[in-house]
Amino acid sequence: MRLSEPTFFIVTALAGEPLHGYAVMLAVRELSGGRLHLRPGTLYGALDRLTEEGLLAVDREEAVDGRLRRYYRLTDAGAAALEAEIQVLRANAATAAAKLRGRNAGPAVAGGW
Amino acid sequence: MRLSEPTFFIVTALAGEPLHGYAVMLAVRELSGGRLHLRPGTLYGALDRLTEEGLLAVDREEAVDGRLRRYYRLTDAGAAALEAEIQVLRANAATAAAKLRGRNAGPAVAGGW
DNA sequence: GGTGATACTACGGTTGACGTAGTATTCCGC
DNA sequence: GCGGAATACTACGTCAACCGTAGTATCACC
Repeated sequence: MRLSEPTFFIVTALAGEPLHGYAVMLAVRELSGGRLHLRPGTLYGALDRLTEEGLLAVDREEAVDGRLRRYYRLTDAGAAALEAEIQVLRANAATAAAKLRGRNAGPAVAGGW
Repeated sequence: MRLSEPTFFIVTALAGEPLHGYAVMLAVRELSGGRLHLRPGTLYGALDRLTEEGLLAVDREEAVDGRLRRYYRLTDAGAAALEAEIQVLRANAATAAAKLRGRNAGPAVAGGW
């Protein structure tokens, strides 16, 4: 299973401890160095999808002054998927870096010396 | 600029030397360890898009027995985008790996000593 | 009492990847 | 010499996922 960047960071944010949606949004922003700012549409859509796929599970629901807080946690399947994704990311980075080094060295037959 | 995995491998394949579309398809399959198999729709759509965005450029066109071969090459902008993407990939993998290690160690207050 | 933060729901738009089909030529086997 | 696979590209339709905005509701702050 492949994880897009938004979902990747959502899963990563929940690797530490259960969080509710809004906290996930803030965590993703921080983890990505401010690069990613998930809007509600992306965030809750992804949370629903990931829950349905079994990577996340609803930990508990708290009602604070009529305001609902739904906490999500990472499942074992989610942790496995994240681990696999990390491996793919590393492999892809290594593959591309090797190719790019070849380019910088010149496209072969570069005039010899 | 973010590169999806298909476009990432297309750009990587062209980091070595100019290739025509069909050769890119074969190269992507090899570079990804057989994981990715680009269909024409994805491949040529991405090539057009990347050319329009300036990451690729048409190197030359050869007509071999009425069969067209359009060679693409990586531009400097494309090489820069690939380099940036590699950095993001590495950073993301490192961030997630750190979080995941925390989980495996237990969610804090795991019994003290 | 208006603004901003918290926290979620709901809906519409756009893009990019996916898939298939189609065209045309060459090579190979039978 | 005909069918099928490989080469190489074009064309079109579909679908999922991300994006964005708007809306609801409460609390804190000025």
